[in-house]
Amino acid sequence: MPKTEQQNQELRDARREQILRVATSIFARKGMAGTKISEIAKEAKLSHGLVYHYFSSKEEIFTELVRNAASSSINVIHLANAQPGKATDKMYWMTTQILQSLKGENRLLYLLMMQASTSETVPAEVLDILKKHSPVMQTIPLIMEAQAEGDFQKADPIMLATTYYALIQGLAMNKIQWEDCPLPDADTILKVMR
Amino acid sequence: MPKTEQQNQELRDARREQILRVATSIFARKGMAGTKISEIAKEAKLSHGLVYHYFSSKEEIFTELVRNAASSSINVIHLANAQPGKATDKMYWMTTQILQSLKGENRLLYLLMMQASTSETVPAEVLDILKKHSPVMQTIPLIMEAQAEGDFQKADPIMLATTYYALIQGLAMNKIQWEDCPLPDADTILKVMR
DNA sequence: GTCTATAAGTTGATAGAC
DNA sequence: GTCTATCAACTTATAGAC
Repeated sequence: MPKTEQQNQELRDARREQILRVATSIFARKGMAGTKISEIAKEAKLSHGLVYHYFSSKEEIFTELVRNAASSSINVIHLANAQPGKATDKMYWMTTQILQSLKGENRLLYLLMMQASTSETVPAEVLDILKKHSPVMQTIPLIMEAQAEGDFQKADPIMLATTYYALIQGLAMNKIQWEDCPLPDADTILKVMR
Repeated sequence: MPKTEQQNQELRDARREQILRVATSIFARKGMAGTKISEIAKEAKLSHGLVYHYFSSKEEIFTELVRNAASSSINVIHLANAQPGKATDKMYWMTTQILQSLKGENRLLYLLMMQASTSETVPAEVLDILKKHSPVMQTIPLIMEAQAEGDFQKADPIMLATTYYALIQGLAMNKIQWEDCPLPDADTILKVMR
């Protein structure tokens, strides 16, 4: 019997997800230039021709992944702002969430965003996404609030934010190279701002 | 008049230096896979054929650069150990030195080592260099000393070392993307261990 | 020592059969 | 929807002229 339209749609969605999932892992480890379409296809267990049936180019896959990564990164900040308590408590909550995600597959997302902004071969659209949704800029109000409440040191909030995310990205990088490397707790990370 | 043997040697050395210098910059920004020999040649203002006259392969250039980077990274640790004062003072001195180097061209070296260990296309020799001369491992004795003297928190020294270098690498990465990004001072960095 | 031309191999992307 | 075959462009590396 022929497949229904809905079944086809589900199959299409599943394939797309499958491709995106393995692509995340490979892009994060090898970067945009180092990743071959054939490798994505091989790991997703389908022909490379089929990859082009779902995505029109390697760049399109990469762009979609960065878009998702930036989106979920920003989401954590919004959730943090919605938490009860002082600004420092919100930062603590956010840091805990990020540390948790570094232990799972989500750590790849931080590397993706990193490689997107360091590589000069990425399409302009990607850089635009990152600029508009920069975690650094989104976190600055929270940091300034914590400074006003006397919990963070009175230093340039931009400097504090970049330092904070430098540490996060560095830790994500470590986790890629050395899966079981020990991670600091949230308090240790927040010390750089106190 | 014909060039003397010594003049030729000097020319050869200068060319090698020239190639290595521009290669550092490009490798750091684009990684091993994203860097083309032709681009190195173009930026060094010579034909790509000539690059192969001085180096037998792209990997050889990369390997030599990583070797130099690891060497100078280890050198700072040795110099720090030779400084007078308590372990925490030595760590402060080292951090100041590293921050200073992040402001200059040397920041590229940290990125090189990072990309060397994340990319899976690098030759085994490179990974071996990094394992043997790992800054993390070399710094652990100093951290333990500072712990014994009560200046650093009593946490897993491996965790503290990885966190410290995660922050350094993250900052180096920031500097590449955003040349004038503000850097924390040595005290702020050392707070993660106090 | 330096360059241009070229060989050999790889990769992104497409076309067409099933 | 999926695969295999194939094209076109590019990249590493070499050979040979000057």
